[in-house]
Amino acid sequence: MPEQSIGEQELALLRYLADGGAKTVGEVAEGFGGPRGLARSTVLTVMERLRRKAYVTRRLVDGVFRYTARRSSDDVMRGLVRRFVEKNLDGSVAPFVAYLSESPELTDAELDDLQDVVERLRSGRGRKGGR
Amino acid sequence: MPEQSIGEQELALLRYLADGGAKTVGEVAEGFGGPRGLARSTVLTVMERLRRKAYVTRRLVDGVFRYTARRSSDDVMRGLVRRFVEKNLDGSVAPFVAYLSESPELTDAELDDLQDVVERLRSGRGRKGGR
DNA sequence: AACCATTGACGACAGCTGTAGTCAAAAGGT
DNA sequence: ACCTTTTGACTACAGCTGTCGTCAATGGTT
Repeated sequence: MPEQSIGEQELALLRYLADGGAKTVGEVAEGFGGPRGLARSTVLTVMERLRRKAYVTRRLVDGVFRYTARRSSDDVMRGLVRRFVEKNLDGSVAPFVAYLSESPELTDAELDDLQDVVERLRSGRGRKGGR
Repeated sequence: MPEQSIGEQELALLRYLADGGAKTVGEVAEGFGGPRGLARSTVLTVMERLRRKAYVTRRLVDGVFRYTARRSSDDVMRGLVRRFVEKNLDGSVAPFVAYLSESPELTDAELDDLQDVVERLRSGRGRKGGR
């Protein structure tokens, strides 16, 4: 039940599922695998691996299995970031901040959200330079 | 010369090198491998892989090879974050922001830095709510 | 009934990463 | 000179991921 690891393609597929709801292999193969040039068996294999890792479940509906992500896309993403920060950044967000400051590829919305978060976190602590 | 992939342990070792300067296998095996219970050969293997991936170089000094990181730790970290954001977050920082908002494990300094970045990026764009 | 498409379950294989053992050459100590 | 330690270069192997091919069963079609 601990946080299973997950590969990039697996993650992409999981998100596809999380964002789209219960899908059959055929549907995923077409909607996800197709654009990426993946064989149907590849899609199925990945889906089964996700299932073994408990990221998705499947239910037999009308004779076919429908796969569903067990967690929301947001949940998965957050866990992924947490894992990344802990495992690769030693728990420090500094590298992320450094990255942010050098890549101005931010959406207005993202910037707004970020600022909100900062302000929220700021509550209850003193601002360094005052102001 | 594109961004080579890098594993977690490799990354840890690379950072050890980047932060410590030219080291021999023996030194790394002792200072890095020792605490982690890694065999000397393991350390050497990882160092050589890092070298093949051009993350480090080595120079023969007094009969022994000394390994040096080619980029600073900060550089490596930034590249790592960039890769992560692009490959796993689809280029969106939103998941990261979500992560921040739920884990208050931030240092005062990190929060300060983050706020600075936000303010800097904010220059040249309008603040959503005004204020 | 005969056939074709879809579905499921496996088995496979390559490349990357983590980890180590081994062995021969070089370096050092006595 | 001889023995011990260190160093380098390989080889190896397991687990994870990405990708498929194949085969047998199921379900529809004509």
